[in-house]
Amino acid sequence: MRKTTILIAGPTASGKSAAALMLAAKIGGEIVNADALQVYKDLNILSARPAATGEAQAAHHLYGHVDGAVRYSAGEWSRAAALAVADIHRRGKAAILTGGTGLYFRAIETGLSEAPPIPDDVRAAAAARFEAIGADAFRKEVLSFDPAMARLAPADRQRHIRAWEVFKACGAPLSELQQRPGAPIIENPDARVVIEPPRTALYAAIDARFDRMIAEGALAEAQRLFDRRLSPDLPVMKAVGAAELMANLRGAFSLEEAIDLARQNSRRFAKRQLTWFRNQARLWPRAGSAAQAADALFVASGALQR
RNA sequence: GGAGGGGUGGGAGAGUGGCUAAUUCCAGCAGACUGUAAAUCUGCCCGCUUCGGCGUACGGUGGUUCGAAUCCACCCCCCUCCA
Repeated sequence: MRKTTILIAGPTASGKSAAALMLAAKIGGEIVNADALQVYKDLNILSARPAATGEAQAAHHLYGHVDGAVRYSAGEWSRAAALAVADIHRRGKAAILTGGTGLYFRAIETGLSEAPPIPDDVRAAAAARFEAIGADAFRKEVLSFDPAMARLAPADRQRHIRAWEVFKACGAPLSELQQRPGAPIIENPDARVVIEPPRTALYAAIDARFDRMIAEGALAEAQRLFDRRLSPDLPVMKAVGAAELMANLRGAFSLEEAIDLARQNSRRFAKRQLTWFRNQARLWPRAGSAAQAADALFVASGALQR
């Protein structure tokens, strides 16, 4: 039995989900989420998760399976994805991974370096240390045990903290761990594609989609998440759209301002995604639309399933 | 017709004699990216550029000054109020 695996990447609102559904219908596939925020159960509308109708047409995996209070990671996702794909193959179906998180695709295609999980107390210590001594001193401290981290931009708080945490948690410099590449999770995908709509069309789609989200109850969803009073530095709390609407609930600005900001941040986010795929996924074939992507993938995958 | 306010780079909006091609914000563009990645960070953004510079610029035209977006005169346009 063939173990078909297909990857669909692209910026937000480019039609990835639609392409995945079309393809799944044609070749008898199941869909696996490769998007960092669609994993959270608190974000349904706001992360543009496939609608129930879509989920009825084909099995979906790794959507909304994580509680918002959890700090998920690329590593956890890639392990879960490996299991999901193996499962689908066991059932004789094609696995279609789709999402907009470039790092996640890298994690399965080339693998992440082996790194131990960081205990919560070390995480907290890192953040506390950073606040206590300031960015400059913190950077010096990191460089003292991992000089290679000099390549980090001085203002890059997040990566400095990561380097600090890893060293404290396992005693080895992060740069050293990174030199030992991990193993790919998906060896040779049968087909892959980046959906890259024209910029103006993509921006228009983003604006239109946000209106739809509001109409579908995005505000109530934001309210529910807001009411959980989770730590603001959790990934769910930073979701584009959710963050702005919650800022409105907090009284930081009006609903109109929140909506404008959400749209703006979505556009910026899409631009960053395009930059990633353009430069980090150079060898992937391109498609200008969901339909085009589905067709190309159908041909490329050999259409042996069913 | 009279009184006042104002015209600054794609937009908003600082600047009131040199430190200013002109703070800042927005919009836009380009880039980095190994476990928070919808995150985090960097650069460009008047034209040309071998990236050191060069050339034009703050409604228009003249003028004052060693030097003007900044001061003066006239002209054009916009807004508010009084007729």
